[in-house]
Amino acid sequence: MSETLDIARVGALMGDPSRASMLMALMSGEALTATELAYRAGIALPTASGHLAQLVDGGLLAVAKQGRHRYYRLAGPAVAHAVETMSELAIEVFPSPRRRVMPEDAPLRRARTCYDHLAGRLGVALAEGLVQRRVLRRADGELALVRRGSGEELLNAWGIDVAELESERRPMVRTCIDWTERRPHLAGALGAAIVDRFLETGWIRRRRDDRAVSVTPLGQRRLREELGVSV
Amino acid sequence: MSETLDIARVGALMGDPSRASMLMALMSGEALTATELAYRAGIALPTASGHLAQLVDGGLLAVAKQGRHRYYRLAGPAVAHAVETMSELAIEVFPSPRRRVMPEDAPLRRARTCYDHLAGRLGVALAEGLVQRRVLRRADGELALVRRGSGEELLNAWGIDVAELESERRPMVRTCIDWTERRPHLAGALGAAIVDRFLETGWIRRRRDDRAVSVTPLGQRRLREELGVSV
DNA sequence: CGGACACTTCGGCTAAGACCGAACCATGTC
DNA sequence: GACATGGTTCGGTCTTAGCCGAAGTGTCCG
Repeated sequence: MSETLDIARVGALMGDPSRASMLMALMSGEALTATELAYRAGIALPTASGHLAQLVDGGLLAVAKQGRHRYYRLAGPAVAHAVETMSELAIEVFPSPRRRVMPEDAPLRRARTCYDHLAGRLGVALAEGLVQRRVLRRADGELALVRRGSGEELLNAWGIDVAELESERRPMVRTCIDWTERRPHLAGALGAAIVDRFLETGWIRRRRDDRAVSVTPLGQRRLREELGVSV
Repeated sequence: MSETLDIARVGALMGDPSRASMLMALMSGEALTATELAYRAGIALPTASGHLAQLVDGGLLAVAKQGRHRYYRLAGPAVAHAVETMSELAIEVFPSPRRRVMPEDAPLRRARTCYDHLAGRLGVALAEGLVQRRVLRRADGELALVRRGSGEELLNAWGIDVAELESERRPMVRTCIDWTERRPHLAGALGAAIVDRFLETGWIRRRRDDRAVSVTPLGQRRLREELGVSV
């Protein structure tokens, strides 16, 4: 029954405002330096360093040394999922009238990154477009890859090497439920590869200091052509 | 961006061992008294009272006065869902070798209540049996009720008045992902009604001090007959 | 090698909050 | 009304942990 203690430990890690800020900042899926995270959380560097050590020790963050920088990122999809869920609960439990449909949340609801893949209306529409195009299919309540046929061609045409994604250890396709749309969208290795590729080809752009992404005019056009999707 | 602060607040509520114990105790879906919760958490009554006030104030618990007792319960499914998710994360993040497939978790994996409905292998098998029998169908990755035909007859035969469930404000059918089975099972008003009915008719029994339930020999037989399900 | 930069560790301050015993309120019982 | 029972409020203690400045470690650059 010490599972209860572990829940408390994870809860406590998320339960500090400074640490929560850091986790939220990392929800974009980017890896950030200690200095940047300290700035975002509004605390001094030594304080941030302590918090980061706790988060790494508690398994919520992973760190990669790179020269004299240390890049922190979420330790895995389970962490991102838990943060999303807590966020959802927080919204339900502390209904803040001013947050409701505030114009500034609009971009976030429209398109954002959810850890390492696309969410919001764009994420949902993308998943549905891919089902329409027979790249994905729904199976047993989950999304799954259609193994052969034109689907792989489409992805290859986008510059995504499906065969190479196979070699990753993580599952190719995972289903993630969206908290704004309450509908499934695409996660997993493929979801992550698509974000990377969309960024590279300039279909979408990250907004600064935020999880929101914007769809460029080019992206608008190509998504309409390829998937019949307009966001 | 004060959403971050709200996450921290919810996290902090779950982040205390005593409060986490209380939340876990309430995950069975039962309503418990302050005294009982104090005992489960291993703290004195005044301390527990303070924690409970915080949890109610924070919207995680609801309380009902009944004579000189006060019955506390989880405020809603969103709370239960968040606790489940945190539990899942805790297991991933603090891998405890002794907890792994310990014989004593076996009953929990087999059948348990998840807030107000059935989970574990029984929960998943039940959902699948109901799909098989055309009581439910899968739609867009979610479970949904089949409106007419023999499905409603089956439920009525079990003593569940589907029409009456309509009048509840909550959704009839909701889909909940199981953290041990990683497959969807049935929640919502119907899921709750089924637990109630199974308990009344003695198909399942609650285990003391635990979320686990056991399937009685009667339940075994009837479930096999009605749904072709054996657990 | 010396200095700039990124970050961590140390030391000390301070505030928050978990905890309990005792007193207090409310409800039901004799 | 007296008394037991379930709960909350109050007052006080004590630990935990967040916070920062200063000093220390490691890395890159000239």
